[in-house]
Amino acid sequence: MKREEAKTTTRASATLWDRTRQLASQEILETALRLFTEQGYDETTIAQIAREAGVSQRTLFRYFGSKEDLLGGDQDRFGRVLAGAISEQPAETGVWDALHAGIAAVLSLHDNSEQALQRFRLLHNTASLRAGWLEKRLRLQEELLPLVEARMDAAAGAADARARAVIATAFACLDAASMTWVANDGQSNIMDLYDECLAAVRG
Amino acid sequence: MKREEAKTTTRASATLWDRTRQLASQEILETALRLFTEQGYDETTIAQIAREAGVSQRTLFRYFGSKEDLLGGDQDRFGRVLAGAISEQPAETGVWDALHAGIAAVLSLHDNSEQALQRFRLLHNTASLRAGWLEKRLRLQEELLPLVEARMDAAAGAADARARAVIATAFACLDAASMTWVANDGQSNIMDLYDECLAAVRG
DNA sequence: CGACCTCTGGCAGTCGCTGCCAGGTTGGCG
DNA sequence: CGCCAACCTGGCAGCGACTGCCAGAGGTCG
Repeated sequence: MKREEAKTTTRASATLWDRTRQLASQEILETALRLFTEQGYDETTIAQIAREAGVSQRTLFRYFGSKEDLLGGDQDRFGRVLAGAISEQPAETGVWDALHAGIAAVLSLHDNSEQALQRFRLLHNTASLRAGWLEKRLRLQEELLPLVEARMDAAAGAADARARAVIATAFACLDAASMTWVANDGQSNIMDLYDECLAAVRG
Repeated sequence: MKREEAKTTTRASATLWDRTRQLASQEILETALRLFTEQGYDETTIAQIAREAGVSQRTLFRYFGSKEDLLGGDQDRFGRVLAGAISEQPAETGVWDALHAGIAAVLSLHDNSEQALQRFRLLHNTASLRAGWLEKRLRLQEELLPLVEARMDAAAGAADARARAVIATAFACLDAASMTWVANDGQSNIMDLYDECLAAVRG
């Protein structure tokens, strides 16, 4: 928060600090992902990642606040993209269409890469990871609340509850879709699955 | 699994072992709940609970496998009740009505007590607890899959995904309902809120 | 009563994570 | 160039949840 006042807007990262930082961060992340997929999340210790990445545990925790962040660190970005895409929709767009657009925007961030499948597989197969993931997403849902609420008719009393239910339902369908997507080894199209799930729910 | 072959069906629990067990378990649970509500979940250590309950940490972990289980231990029972209520519904009952009945059955287990509100409040306000709670519930959802799938028309291809979406949506509405129920200090009726949320989702 | 089984407590150790403190590197300045 | 300040790193000690192990106290039953 001190150096930012300068001209650090350029991505070239003038200072050496930033360059080494990014390099170390990348090295840690790649090592972690490799070990996770090789031997599983729970079976991989922070000590091992740090050792093989050539940094101390202390430094690793400085870059990534927790073990979960090594896999779910991008979640914040996804949240921002989602919120952005939703709020960019014209005001007359309905809730469901807006959510559809938002989810499509998020998925377009990483659909082709094989790496996404690996991460998803890890996520769906590791209980301890799912827990943290769901928790973070719940916070995201809360942030989305005002955005969604604005697009719903404020008819009944519990507008909060209804908006929450709508958001959670959208994510529920996305979950179901991504789960079968993983089960199919990434063959099918997530967005189509999402639409199908939503159709099944909304009759 | 050894002593059960005898006549332990009686709730009087013949042996002294069982009586002391139950007593200790109860003591631990009450202490934990008291401390949690007094000073918060994260601020309460296992050591403190064990000390004030008059047992060793080792014994505490033998009764409750984890810290979370001190609050969410009943979840398995809820799951069983839910599954039971759903499968007891007549075959021609639709999915949504069956789920409605199941949720009603679960809620009727503890709606009057003030203790339920305390637990819910703790759950909704403690991130680390929510994570574990959601994870366990996800497993419950998976168990409910065949029950729900049987009540859906097996039309399209991804029957799995659609059933999952329906279950998750029901829970999403229950979440939204219980959240506003907590926010209202237990004034409103959860089941009514659930219906309203579901209506908002299903249009 | 004595053999047997169960339950208990304590100890050591793992793993994720944090605070603190001594370094070494880098950047900016005179 | 020299020097100070800012920054980053590694290591250590420590906490809290959790587990395996082992000795011992207590109930149970022939």
